[in-house]
This record gives sequence, C-alpha cells and structure tokens, in this order.
Amino acid sequence: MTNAPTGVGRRGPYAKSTERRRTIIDAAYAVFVARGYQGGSLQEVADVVGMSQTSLLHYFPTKSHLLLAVLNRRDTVARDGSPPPADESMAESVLRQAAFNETYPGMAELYAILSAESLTAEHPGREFFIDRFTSLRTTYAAGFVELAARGRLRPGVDPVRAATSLVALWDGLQLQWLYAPGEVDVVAALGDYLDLVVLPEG
Amino acid sequence: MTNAPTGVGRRGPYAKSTERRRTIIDAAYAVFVARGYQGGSLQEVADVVGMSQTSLLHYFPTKSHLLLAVLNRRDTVARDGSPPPADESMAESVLRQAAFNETYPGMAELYAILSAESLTAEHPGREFFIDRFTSLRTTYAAGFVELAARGRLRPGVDPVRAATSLVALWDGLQLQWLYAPGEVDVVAALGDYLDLVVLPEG
DNA sequence: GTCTATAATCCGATAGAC
DNA sequence: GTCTATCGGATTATAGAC
Repeated sequence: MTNAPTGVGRRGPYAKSTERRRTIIDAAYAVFVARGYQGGSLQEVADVVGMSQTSLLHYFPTKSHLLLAVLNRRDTVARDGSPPPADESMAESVLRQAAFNETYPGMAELYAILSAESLTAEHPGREFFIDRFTSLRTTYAAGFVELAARGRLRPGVDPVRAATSLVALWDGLQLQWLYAPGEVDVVAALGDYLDLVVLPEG
Repeated sequence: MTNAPTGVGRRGPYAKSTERRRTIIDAAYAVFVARGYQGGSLQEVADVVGMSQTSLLHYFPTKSHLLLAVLNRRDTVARDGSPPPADESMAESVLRQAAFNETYPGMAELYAILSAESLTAEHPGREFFIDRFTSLRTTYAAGFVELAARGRLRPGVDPVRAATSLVALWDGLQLQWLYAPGEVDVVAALGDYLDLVVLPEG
C-alpha cells in the first residue's frame, strides 16, 4: 500500500520507514503470540522494538491497525519452507504445510489464539477470520470436487462438508498439539483423515 | 467445597451465600463469553449482578478464582437436556451432545475462547484445559478400543489418534460454526467422521 | 520521525467503616 | 456482607516540542 516509489527523484526516507514498519510487525507478532491481542500492550511491543510507545503509534495509528497488519503479514513468514513441488496434490500440500507449522509453532499459536479471541464482541480481527474460514472452505471444497471428478473421492462424501471438516480437524489438532506437543501428532492424524476420504490412485 | 452444612444447628447464612456465589458465576459466565477472560472486567460482572466490585471480591478473592469457578460450573448447565438413554453408544452420545450445544451457543463460545486464550503465558485457565483435553482423549480412546474389540472399528484406525481427531474435529467445527452458523453443520460433519471410522453393526 | 508529557480511563486489589 | 474510598498501576491515545 504505502510502498516506496522506486524510480527517479523520490528515493527519500520511505524505504527506511517501510523497514521500520516490518520490524514493528515482527515485534507485535511475538507479543500477540505470547499474550494474545487483548493481553498484549503497545508498550510491550514498543519495548521489543526499542522505541517509545508513541513513536509506534506514528506507524500504526491504533492498536487495531497493528493487529490487522500482523494478520496480513502471515504470507511473509510462510514462504521460507522448501518450495512446493509444482505437481503436488492437495493432500500432499496439506501434510507438507502441517509439517512446516510444527517447526514454526508461533504461527499456529497466533492463529489459535486470535481466531478464538476474535469471536468476542466488536473484536477487530473478526472480519479477517470470517473471510479466512470462508476462503479455506472454498479452496478445499474445490480440491475435493476435482478429486471426485477423477473418481478419487470416497463415494458418499460431500466435498463441502469434507472441506469444512478438514479445516476444523487441522485447527483442533494444532490446538491440542500446542497444549501437549508430545501426545498429539498433527501430521499423522491429518494423514489418517485424508486416507479415509481420498481413495488411492489408479 | 464450601457448601452449606445441611444438618442440625448450623443452618446459618450459608445457604444464601451459596446462592449468591451462583448468581455471580452466572454473570461471570456471560461476561467471559462476550469478552473473554482478559477482556472482561470484575466491574462488568459486578454490574450484571448488581453489586459493587469489591463485594464481588468478597466471594472470589481474585479474578482467577472466579474464572476457575466458571470453568467448573459447566456441569450445572450441561445437565438439563433430555436425559441420556442408558444404552446409548459413544457415537450417539457425541451427536446428541453436539446437537444440544447448538441450542446453547454460549457454552461452545466460552470454551472456544478460553481454551485458546489459556495458551498464553501464565494464564490461570491453562491447567484446566490441559487436563480437559487429556481427559477427553482418554475417554474417547477407551470407547474406540471397546468398539475395536467388537470388530466395529475400521481396520487400520488407531484408537488414540481417532480419539484425538474426534475431539479436534468437534472443537474446530464449533469454532467455524460460531463464525458462520448457516454454513457449518456440526452434527452432520461429526456424523460423517464417525460413519467413516465406526463400522455398522452386525 | 522521535521524543516527553500527559490526558483520560480503566484495571485488580486493599483498608476500613458500618 | 456490603459498602465507599482509594491505592498503585496499566492502558490507549493525543498534543506539542525538537
């Protein structure tokens, strides 16, 4: 949105400002993971960055703005795993992403905490999670429909309900895993479900 | 714990005090559902009850005590559905309880919010949810083991992992349902899963 | 762009009168 | 058991100097 113009003339202080925003978002991410949105304070974020709380508000006018920036930053950090194979199936993609999440527990914790906290009245993250769940259901439903077209969806399985269940199972498993990492195997359980629903090739 | 002694002599003011505690817990329940634990304040609870905030602290010395009282009160409210049939199967029990939860969305919301919020550092609800998830997994795992003994568990299904998945799926479905009640059918999706894992009788 | 100072609330919890 | 008064602190956000 407010990116630095890359061109003649205007190479001013914008680049530094953009980087500053990114470090603030990183700090806010860490604080919200540890304490949630309501539990975390702007002062704590400012302390992590090493600046004053009021300076922080120069970049993000309100706490809500900062939250939305953190939520939309996810793409940045989810991109550094091994590059996804081009011919990857949906099941492979889910399991690879789930395995990656285990090496990055902060992201799972952030979403577990904020997706529930955003249920509360007038929470600034509410719309984000409504859209996110809708988008996830749509994406996976399309994947199941495609599998069904190739005869690889177990007969009787409804694609939309299976997509909803896949997302729900994933979220629920990660929650239990965050409480008891040694007792819950997210990837294995997701694999079990996909094996039940998706028929083997051939 | 601190119940009124029912007997000779001591029929003092305790009964009224116990009832007062219950109304406070009911109010705290409503406040925590609407705002979460961190987001809710003792003042708001006191306002709902119609007493001062300091009087409230006479019954529950700290906010944490009040939270734990709310979490342990669940039994009270979950008991007023139709009485469970004595010969009910595990699957029937799950679906009946899930259907009941839809008529009582506050309870599902409370647990969704608090179970995630309790992930944060030093949250007073943390131990409660660790114990709760462990207990649920153990209970359902035993149920699946029993089904397996009667040849009614699909071959290849691990009872413990299926129990973990059942709990996870249930929680995840309720979360999505709370965001989009019209688009998510918790009972149907749980039924789908149980149909996949539990073989028909005979 | 960063700061100090501070406004304006709100918080949980305590002390003590009645 | 309930209250008022209050402590000590935290909170988000604003104003304005530099």
